[in-house]
Amino acid sequence: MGYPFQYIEEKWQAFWAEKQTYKVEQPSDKPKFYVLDMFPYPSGAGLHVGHPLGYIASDIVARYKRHKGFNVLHPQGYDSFGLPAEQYAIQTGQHPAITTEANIKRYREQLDRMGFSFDWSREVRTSDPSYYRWTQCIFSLLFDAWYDKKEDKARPIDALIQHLERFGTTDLNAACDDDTPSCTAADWHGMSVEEKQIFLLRFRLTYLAETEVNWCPALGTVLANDEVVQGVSERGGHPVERKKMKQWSMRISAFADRLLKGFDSLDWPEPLKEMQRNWIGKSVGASVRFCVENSHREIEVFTTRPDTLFGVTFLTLAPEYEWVNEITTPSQKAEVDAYVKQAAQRSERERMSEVDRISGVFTGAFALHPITNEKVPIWIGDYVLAGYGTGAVMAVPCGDQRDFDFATHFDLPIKNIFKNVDVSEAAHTSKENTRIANSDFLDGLPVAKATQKVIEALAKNGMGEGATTYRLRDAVFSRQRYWGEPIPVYYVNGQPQLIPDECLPLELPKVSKYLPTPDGAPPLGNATEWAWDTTQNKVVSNDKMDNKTVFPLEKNTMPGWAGSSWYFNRYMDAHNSDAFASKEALAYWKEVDLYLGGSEHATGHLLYARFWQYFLYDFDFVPVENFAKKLINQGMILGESAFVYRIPDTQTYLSKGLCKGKKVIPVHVDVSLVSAQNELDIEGLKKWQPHFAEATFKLEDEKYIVGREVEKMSKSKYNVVNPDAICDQYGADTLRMYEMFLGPIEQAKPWNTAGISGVSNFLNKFWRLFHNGETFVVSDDKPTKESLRILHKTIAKVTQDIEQFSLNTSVSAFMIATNELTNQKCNHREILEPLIVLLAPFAPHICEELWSLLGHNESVTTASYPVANPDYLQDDTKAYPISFNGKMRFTLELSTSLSKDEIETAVMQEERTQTYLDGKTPKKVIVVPNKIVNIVV
RNA sequence: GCCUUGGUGGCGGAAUUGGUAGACGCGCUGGAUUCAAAAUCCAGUGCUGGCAACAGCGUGUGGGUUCGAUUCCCACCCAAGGUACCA
Repeated sequence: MGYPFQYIEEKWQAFWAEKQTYKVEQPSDKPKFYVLDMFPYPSGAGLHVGHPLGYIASDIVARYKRHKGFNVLHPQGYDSFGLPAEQYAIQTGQHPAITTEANIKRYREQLDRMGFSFDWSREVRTSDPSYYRWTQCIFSLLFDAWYDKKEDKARPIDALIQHLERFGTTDLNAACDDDTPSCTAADWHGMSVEEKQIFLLRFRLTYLAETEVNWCPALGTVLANDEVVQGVSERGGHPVERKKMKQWSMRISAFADRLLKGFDSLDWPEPLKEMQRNWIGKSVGASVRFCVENSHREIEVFTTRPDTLFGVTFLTLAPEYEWVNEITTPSQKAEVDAYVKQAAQRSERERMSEVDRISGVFTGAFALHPITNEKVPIWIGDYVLAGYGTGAVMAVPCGDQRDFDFATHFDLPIKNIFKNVDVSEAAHTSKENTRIANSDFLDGLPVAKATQKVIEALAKNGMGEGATTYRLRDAVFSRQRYWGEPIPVYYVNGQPQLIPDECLPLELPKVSKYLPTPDGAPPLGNATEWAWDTTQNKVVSNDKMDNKTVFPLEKNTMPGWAGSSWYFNRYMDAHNSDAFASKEALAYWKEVDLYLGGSEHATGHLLYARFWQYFLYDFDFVPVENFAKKLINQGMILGESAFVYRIPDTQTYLSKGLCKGKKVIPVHVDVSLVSAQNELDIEGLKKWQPHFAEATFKLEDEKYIVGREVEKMSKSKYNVVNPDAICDQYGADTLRMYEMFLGPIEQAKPWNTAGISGVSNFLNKFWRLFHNGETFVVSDDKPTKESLRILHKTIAKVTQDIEQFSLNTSVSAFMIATNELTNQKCNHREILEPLIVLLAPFAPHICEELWSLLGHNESVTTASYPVANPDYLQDDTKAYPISFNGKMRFTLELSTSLSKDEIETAVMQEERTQTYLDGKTPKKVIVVPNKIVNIVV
């Protein structure tokens, strides 16, 4: 008989809810600890066993920290704006808010069954107007801000205006789009209001600009760079094309360097930092200008290897390069036009799949080398990207493999500028142990030194300077969708104006359809009430629109990452209606101490959230620069899909063992129809999907054996395991511990329900420690020394494991302890009481029950964590130094029950000792079994 | 191609960072209990040979350092994730 987990779990979940056991208040005289999970998008499919993995781990830490005397903030909420609810709305006409509400309800039920210690009084939902009001407010703050590179921080736009009024752009170093505009103070004063607005828009941290965006026709929206994976949309895998559109953007590029440097103080996983570094893509080098012969034009290139400047034998421009036409000679014109046209037609995808193909065309024009003044031909090639650097490169075939390949293909000269290096077969790209040759004043210099000298020389003749470029682009912030935060902006004469703060939230309007309008406007274009009345400061009907006081509102909405870029601050003071969180709450909780979530958010959410936090910090809205001190990426739990094998064009399915050498089509079947021994329930299958009813199954040993494959858990692969089913069968405590037991938290691992019986057995055994048959019995007698040793060993191990986040091994430690105590027939209160507290973070329900059976009236949550007594931890062995012939020194680890003399005698008398001590042989020795363990030099 | 992480029994995974490899769990084998089954308990279980004591081999492969290597160094192979004509 197992312990009555069902009764116990229901009882204590109700108790916690009623007593608000996990509600947290601030301030408090306890030290604070903030442990947070990345909040989920509540999808219609509900939770599968993979979702709670991180929640269980963070819950264990939260409960552990409470026992340790911390005031623990452990909240949960929902990232509830998102595509699926909108697509469901398009199909059914049901408002996404209704779908979302229903999904949240289901999520909550599932989460509650697992006994999490969330403080639900602080729940947030990004789609709730009382929440997105502040998302809109932060948008407005970003709009009214610019980035001062001199002070390296974001500042109010008023400060910029003041500067412009007094000095114009003189002495201004601000983040801006490509070419920083310049004006004098007089110019500024001469501008009309509208001109000033247009001018300022180029500095704002959120700005409206004609940008080349990733347009996904299938989804009918633009996507941020991180939402495009290998040329197709991350969601749905639809093709994505480049398109120019007027869009809101966030000037994240202004923060590139700080995002890069900020890692130093962050305890985040190295691979994740690396991903963000790659994404930001900082390259240090120089920008160099080449004059075009017989033209006033200059071609500016960016290079990371200015030291190879004397190896330049041609320039290459991207096909989209701005004034290709202008410099092309008449004789080359036809060829260039054809090439440019053809390159434009090649999709992003084609270009990527044909990376090996070399193509290009000569423009007929020549540029002049900025130092030698030699003529170098100007080519066009599609290996040069318009979007990176300047869209032009100086080609150094001897030092860059792509330049080398291009030169070889078109028979262009290759000049070797490396000392003692052969470049006849391939380019020499290494910087180490490389000396420059054939390069005038650089001859004989190593790379670093040559780089420095060239930059100096270029600066002197005005043809270049040191430069840094980033791969990180500004983040497009407009989405042509309904189910997102409205952008709090209206337009006067085409110029964006902010909705006043006190009028927020700007709530989503009702629409008749969730699709774009026939003329291509976003779904909000369907709203009949979507105009802003500046006299009443409220949303009014579109037909009131005139050109004086009522203006059109922005129809785009914000992207998914807007609401998730600051939510961790909202939990600190979730119901504040005067600010996104009070100064006091922010000052108390500061930042997340432990953040758990998947690594798939590395270049999206986590980068944007860091950016917004830096911004809020610059404006003194938050007290810390980094929002999460420590971050852990939990690995995905994978499903084990099951397959049956169909012979093509038949309804015959072969058992796995019969498939060898035959052509078969694997078909997913529901994993719940398959036994642990991979045997298929054929009758069940026929009921599951009718088309299997007439199928024939070829068996082996009278069984149909399915094939197995580990894949991501997904409804369409029929490999989803529902945590509710596990809770029904084994209980939540077992599920919690089993998920931890499965392996290291960071690692991806397949789910296998079969193994859960081990954990289930353990909890039953643990229960039986307190029970004699059906009755609860504990002894108040003094426990044996051995029992105490077991207890304290376990306390030390489990504590250390939680601190190091090695939760799988701590589950093992509990199992070992329980087995040992069972063998000892130990049922002593002095042992079992601390053990309950130790186990409570992992299996809270059973521990609450046992704790109350022991006579405690308070929740076990209030108990303080046991501390290991070192007296019980001492090892049986001790180290003694021993010398031999005055030359060699050994350390003997041996039983403390032997005296030093006894040991020395034992060593000397041991027959093998001479061999060990003659200097050449192993020092590890067992003189007396289990006593003398080791000899080390 | 580059970057990152990893490779240990039939399986999931341990190993105090250089000291008896395989903890703990699953599975498997045998036994107890049972009319029988489930559940539970006990014993065994890296591989090869042997009735056995025991011997040999074993942490992706090949070298190296060391008295001693899963652990450190070099080269390679494989897998997963990220990323890409990024100049």
